[in-house]
Amino acid sequence: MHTNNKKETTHKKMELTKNFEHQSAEQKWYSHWMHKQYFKSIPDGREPYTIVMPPPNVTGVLHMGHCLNNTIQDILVRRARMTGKNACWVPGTDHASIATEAKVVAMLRERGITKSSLSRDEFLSYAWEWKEKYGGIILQQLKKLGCSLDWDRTSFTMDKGYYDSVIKIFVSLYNKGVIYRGKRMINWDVKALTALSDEEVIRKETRQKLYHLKYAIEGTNDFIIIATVRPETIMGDTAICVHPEDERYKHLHGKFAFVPLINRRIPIIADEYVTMDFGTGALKVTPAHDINDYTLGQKHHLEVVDVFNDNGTISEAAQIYVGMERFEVRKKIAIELEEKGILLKTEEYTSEVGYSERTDVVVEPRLSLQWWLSMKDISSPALKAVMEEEIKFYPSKFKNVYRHWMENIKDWCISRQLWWGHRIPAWFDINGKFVVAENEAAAIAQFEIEHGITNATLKQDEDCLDTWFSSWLWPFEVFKGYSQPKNEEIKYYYPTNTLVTAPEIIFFWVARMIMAGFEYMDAKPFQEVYFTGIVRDKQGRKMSKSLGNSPDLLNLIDQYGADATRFGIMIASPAGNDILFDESALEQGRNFNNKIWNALKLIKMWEGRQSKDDFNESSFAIDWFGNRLNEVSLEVEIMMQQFRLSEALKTVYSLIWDDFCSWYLEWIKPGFEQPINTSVYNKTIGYFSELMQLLHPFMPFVSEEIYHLLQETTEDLCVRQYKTAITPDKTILEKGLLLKNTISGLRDVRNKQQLKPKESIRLFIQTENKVVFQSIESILSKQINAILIDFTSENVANSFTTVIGKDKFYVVSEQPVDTANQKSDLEKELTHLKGFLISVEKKLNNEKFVQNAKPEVLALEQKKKADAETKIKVIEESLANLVN
RNA sequence: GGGAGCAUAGCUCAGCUGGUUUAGAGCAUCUGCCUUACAAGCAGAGGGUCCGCGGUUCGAACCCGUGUGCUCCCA
Repeated sequence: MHTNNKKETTHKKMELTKNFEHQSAEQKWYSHWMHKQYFKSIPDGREPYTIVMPPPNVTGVLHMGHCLNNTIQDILVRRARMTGKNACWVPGTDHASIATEAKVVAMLRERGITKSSLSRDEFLSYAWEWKEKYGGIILQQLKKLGCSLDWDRTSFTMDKGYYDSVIKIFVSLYNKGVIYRGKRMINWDVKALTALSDEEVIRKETRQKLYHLKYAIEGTNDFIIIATVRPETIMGDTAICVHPEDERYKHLHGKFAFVPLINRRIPIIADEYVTMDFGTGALKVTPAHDINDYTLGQKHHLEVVDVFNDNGTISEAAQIYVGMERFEVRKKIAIELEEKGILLKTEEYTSEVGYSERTDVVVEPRLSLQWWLSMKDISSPALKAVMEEEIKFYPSKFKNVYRHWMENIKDWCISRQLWWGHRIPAWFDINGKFVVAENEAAAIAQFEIEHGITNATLKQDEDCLDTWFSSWLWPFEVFKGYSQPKNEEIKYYYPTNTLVTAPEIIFFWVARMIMAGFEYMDAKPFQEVYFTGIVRDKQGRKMSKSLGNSPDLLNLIDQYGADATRFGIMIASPAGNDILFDESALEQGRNFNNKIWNALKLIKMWEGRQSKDDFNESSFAIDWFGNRLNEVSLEVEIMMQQFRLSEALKTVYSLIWDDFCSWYLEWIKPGFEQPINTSVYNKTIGYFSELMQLLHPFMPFVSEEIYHLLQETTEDLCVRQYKTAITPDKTILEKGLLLKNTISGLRDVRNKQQLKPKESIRLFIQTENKVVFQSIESILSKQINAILIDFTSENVANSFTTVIGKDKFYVVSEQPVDTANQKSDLEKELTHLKGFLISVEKKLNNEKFVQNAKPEVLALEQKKKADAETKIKVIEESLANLVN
């Protein structure tokens, strides 16, 4: 290895490392960008481009879903920043009431403290302490990924101002009459001791047993047999129901039966709700513990017997097994029933059971007094906006999902029996009279107005609000749009541009933000919603903590680099489709970094080796690549508008690797230790810079690093503005394609002739486009190692003949010509072309085709025919010559 | 039970208004190369019943129907 040291010293230049070293580059550039305040946005004369980040749980750590989500947002934001927009990306976290409270409770338990031993204030001070200490780690992790967020705007759903806005909105909705208290069937989490919304219940296929039980019929020795998966609830039975048309049970309508073990007398009723062919066709009705039974109970005026306590143990009302845990009772009662001959049989049965999203315990349907938000009125503008595409969904298939939910919307249970969150602003006196007001003083005053009692002693509701009741304000309250109406920022940034989120929270969050936007800002919260896919592992399983199939992201970033991680996750994620995460994609990203790095090394070698010599031989390469760059820039622009990010990245990847590295650089590359023309060199630096600019939104670190190594500059790629791409020259692009095809075809000939790279050839071209080939001749000879290229009008003896497109090439070398091989190749090609010609002719001979097809289609088919005929003729001639 | 979506090369996916070649890309595979930026590389190649069946059409991977398999959402 001998390098020219003299040049190194005269040309202030660093020794470039073997491979791209991501660690140092990432650190260096992120702090540089921060220092320059490139991510900071202040309203100005430019058009804004705003994204509010879906706030992760304050206790969260970065996982694959966040990584995908935030990479997409960063790509959009960085591109906007480079196209003249004032880009503003707002970070923040969600207080995530139930998840955080569960973590705090667990932390306290480890320290030997139970929640019940603490006052509300004591508990909350522990929770805040925890939040300050561990909260927001995820935001630091996003910096590692390169996210260009405006950190000065970091918000939290329980910030003072935000908290007050949530309370004010509760009060205003209450005063409008859409918030009410009601006893309803809710989903009860027996571990967290709180109500859950329907969306917080996860249904899972669960293997259970179906128990067949005998209920004695009053005044007879007869029995009716019911099938149930929940024998522990029989003490809550208040009826037996059969289908009115069911012949087996018609004689029992209006009779009574007895609940086993406790012998409560219950009616036998008939209702079409019952499925005749499920179980025995007879259903036990337990209105307190099943939503359908509850409805049935109301219809038939049945008694409600609640046999559970809050924590899932059996209540006094059950009479037996009092205080025991529900699943324990299921086992025990089954044994007792069997011993007493009441249990006839059990069968295996699989059905869906609801589990709490947060604590993973089986959810208990339960009657409970909760706060509700009536959804009918508030949801209709939100439905309309999406249906009429005032807000656009990408991919649009989610419109259907959205419509279905919105059209069947139910009232929202907004209270949670938790302390960590926004405390419900309702005040009660000892008699249960209450008022809703922003604070205690206002409540006392209000109490006098509503109930005529002065200076009442009031106690605030213990519960807090569902987390989503605060996050639905996110797009405007991060700009204080509600607390400081019509302020400069909200006027400038709202409505925001794009929401990037997972389809699983379309109801939790997206729909409700749209409602809140119209309700409180009188305008949609965003122009468009891009739904990402769900990240799955290689086997297609959803990534989850319990499966342990979620890789450690920080590790991956460490190992492959942030750019490679971003590449790996983006390259396989078409809009709205799930993405199968495979580490080999990150490897591909790392290799790509390295490829770019090596291109830089090659060009840097030329830096000190320039000349003013004539550069005619490179002029075609320069023309061609400039046009390719324009062509791809336009393509990428369109793809970005349609959110085809994965495709856009692929296109840029291929432009850099194939067109720039494999073709362009090889075409302009001077011979060993030969100088390069200065203007070719400068053009190349310019192209490389533009390539880095195209790549920057996807892979910000490597592109910025290379950009600065290419040339001395004070400008940063991060804020460099894209220039407008011009329409490329088609003729030049076609010529480039011809050149590429010719080179590949002739390299194939060399391979087949087993020619070593160093063995040169002589090439004779038989063509009607001599002028075209002359203009690319010098590149061609370099690429196929030809010492001579000439044109001919007839067969060349002792040559290997090949046909590429419509032209014929004779390759003369030292190697003996393998005629058989050559012949079979040509014959194969001929068969293919003849088959193709037949299919084209079939169309053209079809009168109906000629009559009905559009003129341009017809012309195309005629051209296809003519081309195929020419090619066939050329191949047939070659074959004829071979025989000789 | 109701609704939505998907099925194209070994894998992951493009194929946008039915006609641009008897279907394209990346990864993987095979062959040959340690060629002077890069072996994490270069050059080249092979690989398809477009899930089955039926229909509409001059023409279907694409539209319609139906069957099968898978995924998701809701009850």
